[in-house]
Amino acid sequence: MSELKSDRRIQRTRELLLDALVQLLMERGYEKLTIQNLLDRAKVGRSTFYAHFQSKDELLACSIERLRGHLVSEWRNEAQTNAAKTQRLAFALPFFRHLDSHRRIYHTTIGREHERSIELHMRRMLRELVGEDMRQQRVRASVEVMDLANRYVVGTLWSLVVWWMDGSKSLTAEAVNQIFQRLTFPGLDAILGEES
Amino acid sequence: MSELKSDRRIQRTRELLLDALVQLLMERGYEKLTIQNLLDRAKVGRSTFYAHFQSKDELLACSIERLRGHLVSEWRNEAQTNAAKTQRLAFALPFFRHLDSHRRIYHTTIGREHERSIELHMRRMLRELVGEDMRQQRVRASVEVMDLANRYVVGTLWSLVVWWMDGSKSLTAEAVNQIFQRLTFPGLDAILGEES
DNA sequence: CGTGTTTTCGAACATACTGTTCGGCAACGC
DNA sequence: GCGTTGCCGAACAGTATGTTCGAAAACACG
Repeated sequence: MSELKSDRRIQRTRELLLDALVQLLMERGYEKLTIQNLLDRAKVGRSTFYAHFQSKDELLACSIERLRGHLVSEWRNEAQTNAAKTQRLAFALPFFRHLDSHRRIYHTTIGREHERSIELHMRRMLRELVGEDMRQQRVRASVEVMDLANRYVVGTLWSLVVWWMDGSKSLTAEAVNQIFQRLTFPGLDAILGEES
Repeated sequence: MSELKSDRRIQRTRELLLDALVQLLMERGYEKLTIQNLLDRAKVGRSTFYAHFQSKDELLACSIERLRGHLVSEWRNEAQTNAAKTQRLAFALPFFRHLDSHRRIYHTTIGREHERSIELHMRRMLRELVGEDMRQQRVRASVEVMDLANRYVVGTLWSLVVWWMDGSKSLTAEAVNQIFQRLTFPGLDAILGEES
C-alpha cells in the first residue's frame, strides 16, 4: 500500500547498502565482513540497517535475488532471439558470462573456503533455475529422480565454476559452457533415460 | 619425545571431546553447537579444551581425519580381497556404507543448509581420496584437467549423498554406488579422453 | 607413602559482534 | 510552515570466543 507511494529515500538506502555489500565482498569477502563495515561504507545508521534487513544474510539474499532477475531476463532474451530456443540448460551461458564480467567480485568469494554463504545462496538460485528449465523441457520423471537430477546439475555446475574462477583460467564463458554440457548431459541422460 | 611416554590422560580427554562432538552433532548439528555445550557434555574444563584444540573447527577436523583413516583401511582391504582390485573410485562404496550405518548423525548434519563446516571437511577429505585414486589409476592429463575432474567427481558424489541422506530414501549403499558410477563415469571420460 | 611433575579445573577477564531501544534530527510532501 | 516519515547513533543487553592463572587433582617413581 504505502510502499509504492512512500519516499524513494528508503529505496535509496537499500541501494547504498547493496552497493556497499558488493564493494566489501571484493575487499573482505562475506564471512569476515562485519555489519559495522557495511554501515561505515554505506554511511547508514545502525538502526536504519535493521529497519531494512533482518540480518547480513538477508542483505546478501537480496543481492542474489537481483542477480537472479538479471539472469532470467537474459535467458528469456536469448531464448527469443535464438532459433534453438529450447536448448537444454540454456541459463548457464548467461550465468557464465555474468561471472566472467564480474571476476573481481567472484575471485574473492567463490571457491574460497569459509565463504560458505555466497555459495549457499548461489546454489539455491541455480536450483531454481534448473527446476524451471526442467519444467520447460517437459522432463518426465518421478519427483525423486528429478530432484537427484537437479542436484547433480547444480553440483556439476558449481564444481566447474569454482574451478574456473580459481586461479586465473582465461577461458571464455562459451568455452566453459561447452565443458559444462559435455560434462553434464551424459550423466543426465543416464538417470533420466535418454529422452529429450 | 615425551608424547609417547606421557599419560594417556591426555588421550582420554581427546576421546571425551570427540565423543561429545559426535553426540552433539546428532542433537544440535555443528553450527549451533557451542563450545560450552561440548565442555558440559564431555565434562572437561574450558582451558583444557583449548590446550588440546585451537577451536571447534579443529576438533571437527580431527574427527573427520579419523573417518578418513577408517575409509582408507576399508578401501585397502576391499582392494586386496577383491579380484577387480583396480575398480575406479572404489573408495566410494565404503564411504556410502559408512554413511548408511551412521544415518543418525548424518541425517541432521548433511544437506541441512547452514551446516556447512561438515560439508567443508568432508569434501576436503573426498578430494584427497579422489586424488589418490587418480594416482592409482595412473590417469594422465594436465594438472588443470585433473583438478577439474577431481572437483567434478566430488561435486557429483556430494550431490548424490545429500540427495540420499535427505528424507529417508531406503536405498542400499550398493545401489547408490551404482548410481554414482553411472552418473560420473561418462562425464569423466568426456574430459579425460576415454582412457580408463 | 611422599614427592615432584603433568594435566586439569574453572572463575574471571578481555574482546568482538549482534540486534534492540529510543530521543532527537533531517527530509520531504503538501 | 507543518506534520509525517524515515534516519541517526549512542547506549545497552546478550552471546560466544579465546586467554590467564592459581589451585587442585592424577599420576609416576622411588
